Amino acid sequence: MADYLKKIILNSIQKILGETFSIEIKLEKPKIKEHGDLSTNVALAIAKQLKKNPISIADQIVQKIEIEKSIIEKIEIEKPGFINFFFSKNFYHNELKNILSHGNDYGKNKFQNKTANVEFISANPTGPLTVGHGRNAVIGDTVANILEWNGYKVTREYYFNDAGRQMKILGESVRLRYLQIGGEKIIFPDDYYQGNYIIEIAEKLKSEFGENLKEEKIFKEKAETEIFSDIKKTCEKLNICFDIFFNEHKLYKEGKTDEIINEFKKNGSAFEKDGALWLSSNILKSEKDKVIVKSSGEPTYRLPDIAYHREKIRKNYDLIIDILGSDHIATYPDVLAGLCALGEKTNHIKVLIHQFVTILQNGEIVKMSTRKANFVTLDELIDEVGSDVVRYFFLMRSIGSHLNFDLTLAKTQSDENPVYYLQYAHARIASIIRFASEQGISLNKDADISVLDSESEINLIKLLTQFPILLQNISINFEIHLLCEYLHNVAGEFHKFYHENRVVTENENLTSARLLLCEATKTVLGNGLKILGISTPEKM
RNA sequence: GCCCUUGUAGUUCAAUUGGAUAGAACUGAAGUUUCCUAAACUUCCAAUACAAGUUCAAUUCUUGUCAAGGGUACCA
Repeated sequence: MADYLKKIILNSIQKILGETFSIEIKLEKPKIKEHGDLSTNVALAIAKQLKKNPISIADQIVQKIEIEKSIIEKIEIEKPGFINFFFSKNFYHNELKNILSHGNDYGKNKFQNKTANVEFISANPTGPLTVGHGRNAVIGDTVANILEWNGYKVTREYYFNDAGRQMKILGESVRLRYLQIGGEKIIFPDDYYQGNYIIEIAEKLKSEFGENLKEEKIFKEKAETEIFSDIKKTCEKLNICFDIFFNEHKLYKEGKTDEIINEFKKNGSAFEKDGALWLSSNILKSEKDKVIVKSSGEPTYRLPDIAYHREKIRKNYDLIIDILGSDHIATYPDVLAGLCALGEKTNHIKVLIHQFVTILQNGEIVKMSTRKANFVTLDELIDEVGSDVVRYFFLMRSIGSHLNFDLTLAKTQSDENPVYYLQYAHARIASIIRFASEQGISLNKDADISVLDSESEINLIKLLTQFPILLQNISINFEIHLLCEYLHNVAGEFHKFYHENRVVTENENLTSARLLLCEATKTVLGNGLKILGISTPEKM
């Protein structure tokens, strides 16, 4: 529709200013409905170039426009020089039919045939997932869903490292607790993992192997498998499932990191100093050189990160997405620069940074640290308020906003959570359709919908038809909160329609038409909720 | 110190990335159910941190001040 209009507008402009005149025409959906369905500011832009009165330019453009009356009802010129287009009801009635014919696939873009990799959470298995990880998890999974709806084949990936210093301390923490249980007097260091889950793992070891375990390796391994299994369970509760768990260790084993070191040395990107290997500031966009291999021989995170991303690039995904917390904001440019220095293309790597979640409990900020075990686990939260609420809460805000999560509020006021507003609309529609069928009225897709004429009916249809474009936009800008906002508006518009119009009445034509509008609304709400990973209740 | 985010109703967040009258939710005040789900609807109160600048137009861009979070490691 927008493309069609653009062509016609440009045509008209060229009639006035000559065939060669060219300008980008932006069409926007105005905020208020008095300004029409689509609007353009070209007249303002041209007026600036030509230093003429924008209104008179707009006037000329409109006069030369040739348009089909069945699609555009009227065109208006407004104040500074906007040109506003009003679509016909007929156009929207056809759009409604379109929704109904696509059903559960409405909004899908099937023709892309591309692949994408979305990496998210990627927390090392040193403890249960925290509420902070929850935001990352839900964003990642939803981005993946959006891409799937836009025709991508998506791989969900979790990257972890079980060989670092943290993991060593984790193993030691378990071992000390194990010895403690066995009755030994142990001083448990402050900077070891304090959580109760460590003691539970130690107890499991004791009941499985008795009290005489010596082998250090087994403490760490047990901790890893236990914690990972918990992490997976937590993800399952949120309906999140990974295709690949990628262990950093694989990169060393297969020589991927050595390979990169050699290439860096060869092309002058890296140099040795003080017994360490440094990545030169020449290739980084920073002032300082950065260490990639410590003088101890161990690599810093930069090296395996570069190697890992190179592996992903080599799998030829059309799109590679990293979901990271804001603490990584300074590190990913180094990784990208490193990849460039290796001659890799990074245009298709998209890094989405989300701000942290601040947890408030009883009005106080809770500082979280896995080490100190003063975190609130994601698991607890899900058990408390449910998966739907957790997902919606993390998704409804733009990822760039620092969001405050008031636990006390979330727990006590869960009934007033906005997610129920959406689900209620869905359930309400289901109930209406149920009621109709009890009266012997079933959905008739061939019913005449031109009787849908009132403001609330047309407004609802208008909103529904925006769904596919919205999904397409989100697959490019990844502003997933816009989907939440949109669905909220759909629910609101539906409730308004419901209060102003009775669906099941004596009037058969009207009943059939309104039932179809209900069905279309249910379709859009249902599809949207599915993308958000939220359930679509038939009853509440 | 330097760098990156972010400052919007009492509170938590939006605003099609330069558009027209800044939208919601919660809270507070007042209403709506003999009728398909009142977890709903309808009113009302209320905000762009501060100060300059750029222009037809600034919450959005630039500069400064103030405040919050993160980074600034041979930690991840």
